[in-house]
Amino acid sequence: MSPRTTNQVKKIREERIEEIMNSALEVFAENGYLSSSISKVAQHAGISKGLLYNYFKSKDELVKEIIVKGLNSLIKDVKLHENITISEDQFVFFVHRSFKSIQSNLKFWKLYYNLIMQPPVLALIADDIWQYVMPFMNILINYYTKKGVENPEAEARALIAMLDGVGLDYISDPKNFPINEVEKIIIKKFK
Amino acid sequence: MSPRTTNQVKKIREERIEEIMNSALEVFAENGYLSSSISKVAQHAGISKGLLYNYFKSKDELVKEIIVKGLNSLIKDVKLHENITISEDQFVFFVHRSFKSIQSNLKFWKLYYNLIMQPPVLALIADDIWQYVMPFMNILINYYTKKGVENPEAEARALIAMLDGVGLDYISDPKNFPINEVEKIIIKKFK
DNA sequence: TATTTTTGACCGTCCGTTCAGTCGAAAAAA
DNA sequence: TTTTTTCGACTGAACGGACGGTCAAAAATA
Repeated sequence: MSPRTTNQVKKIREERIEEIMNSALEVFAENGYLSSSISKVAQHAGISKGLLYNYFKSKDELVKEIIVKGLNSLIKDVKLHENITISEDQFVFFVHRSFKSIQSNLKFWKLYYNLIMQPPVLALIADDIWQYVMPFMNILINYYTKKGVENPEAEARALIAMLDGVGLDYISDPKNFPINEVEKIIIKKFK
Repeated sequence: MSPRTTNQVKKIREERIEEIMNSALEVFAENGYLSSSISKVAQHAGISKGLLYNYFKSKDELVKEIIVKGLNSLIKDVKLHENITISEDQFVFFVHRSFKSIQSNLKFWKLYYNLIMQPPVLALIADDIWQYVMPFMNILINYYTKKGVENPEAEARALIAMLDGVGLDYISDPKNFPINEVEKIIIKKFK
């Protein structure tokens, strides 16, 4: 038998993994992924570099797990995963939740935009992101088709670009960006 | 006296600087600034690393000059530098020119977005960017004020976010992004 | 020849990753 | 109860490689 029960070991591992991922998100978001060293992450988590590699097999895998976790939690938040057609109320709710997510997960989004703008790093997560964006696109195209707009696909791409732009500008200067007013304007223009 | 006339020297220097900046833009845009080595840039320009340092005193200075040059040429393109109040036609022209710029200076914009998403690098160029964006903001706020919209500042920020988002999405996938259709939609919604 | 351009080996630094070994908590043996 | 054993969490020095930047010397040019 093992000195520690498997349950004890499991608990320790889960807690450490959580700690490391939180620290990594903080460090990566603040300094950018490429400019953050593993030493800094380990230091922030209060552990040694070696231990970090006991839980994550590389820096790339670590950041990938952070992104996947964040995207999954976003999907839960906006609650669009089951429907394919949505009402105008649901559309407004979706946009609203997206705005809320940007505000309450600021660090995650800083990291997200940092990663997608770095070609070699983007390759790590591009597939995950597309798998996540595609269903949204389809729901939006469906929504605009039913509304009878001239070019539903372009309208959907425009909205997603709009949300991307808001994210970009908000994370660059959260204090001064009038995010609530901008939300109203967008809902008025795009619903 | 010098073995070359001062004019010859000047011409050579200007040509080399041009070559280096073009090569650097290409390499930086493709791989991202931090992931691009000076050796790669020199190789692409067909010169040695040492010679590059004869013309630019550091990697940071090189990228900074590329950005300043690009921003200046954009200002010329959209022709908004002299007016403070603009007509609806001028507004449409401004948006149109912005879209054209994204398409014809794809590499520049890839580099631009790559840089602003990297905190330590952004610090190099943040001031230049703000000096450039501020006049635009004021012109837009002025435009929307005259139009009598509810919240001119938020409207202006929304439009700029919209343009940022289009830039972001377009550079990520230029082949498939329906940029002309999106332009029409934006002009309709924001003019 | 006189001068400038150009080269590329070299330097110091940093960083991701590894690994031989330590330590402590709990199970097993006494 | 006390001692011994076991196993996995944990450490940090060390490694290999890459990169920004330098400089002495070579090549090129008027």
